[in-house]
Amino acid sequence: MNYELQQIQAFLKVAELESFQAAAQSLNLSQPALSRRIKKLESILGTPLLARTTRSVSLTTVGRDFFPQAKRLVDEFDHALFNIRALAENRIGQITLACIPTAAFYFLPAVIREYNARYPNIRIRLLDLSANDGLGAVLSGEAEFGINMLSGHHPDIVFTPLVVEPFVLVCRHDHPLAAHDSVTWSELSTHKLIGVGKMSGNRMLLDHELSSLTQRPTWFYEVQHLSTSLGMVEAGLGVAAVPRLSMPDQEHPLLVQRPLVEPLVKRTLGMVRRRDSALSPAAERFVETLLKHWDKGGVEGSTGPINL
DNA sequence: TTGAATCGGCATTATAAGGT
DNA sequence: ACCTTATAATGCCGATTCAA
Repeated sequence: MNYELQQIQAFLKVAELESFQAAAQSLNLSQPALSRRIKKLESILGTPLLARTTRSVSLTTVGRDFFPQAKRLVDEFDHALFNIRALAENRIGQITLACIPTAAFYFLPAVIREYNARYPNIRIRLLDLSANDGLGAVLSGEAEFGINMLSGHHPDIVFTPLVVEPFVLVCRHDHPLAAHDSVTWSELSTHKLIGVGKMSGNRMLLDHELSSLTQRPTWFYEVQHLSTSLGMVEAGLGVAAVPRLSMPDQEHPLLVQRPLVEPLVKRTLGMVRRRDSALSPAAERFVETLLKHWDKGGVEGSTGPINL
């Protein structure tokens, strides 16, 4: 414990009670000991803070000036200690995670709900970013960890797989392809395909996986978000290839999904975090909750929608 | 292990204020 | 002027800490 802080606390107490005797009692200290603390503080500051006679104590001009500052100092110190304790006990805090929109929408809400029930005072900042931006946010430290797709491997990133999911075809139920049980990628080349931008993680994955096909699909419309492409499909503008998790529900009034094969393209979603930095206690708890959900919900995301 | 520095407590002193 | 009382300051000593 810092001696000077004790001295300042002693000064405040004497100033408040205008008595060494009473202040000493209040501080569980003998009066001579308190006398010495004040004297020490005054010698450090080089000026008397308290004007005392044997019968009364009052503040000197300097003491009156110093009092509010000292009070604020001690209050802030107490407050800081309180906060640090609360942080350590997971009573307060904030975590920031960066995840791709699909994850943010489809499987994080359940995890967040459970986490929030257990740690109601920990705020969650959810950055729903593209795969690239999300990875950048984790690398820069803006986010403590993230949920992203596996794309190459960055030396500073640790990837923990959570779910593998296939890309599926989405079309309107009145579209010719809706009559097929499954659709090959080559078949798509004759249809108007709605795809996401060239820099999107999904698009890069698809371009890579499909590069060996002789009849590659060509993207007729290009959008930024999967949800936009779904909307365009709904409007009858074309068909889209999307990760299965981004499909709203099994029973959509207008949209149907069909397996996309030859080849079967899958993406792996998982947790990303920096290799070199430890997570905060609050984030650790969140990751625990997340992984627990995945043990329960199943890594079988490739075979069906995930129940949470 | 030891010696210096520092803190706190007990006993005591010094002194201001009030009463006679 | 002298006594009493209340209270801060000081002397002294033991305990603890820290560095050599």
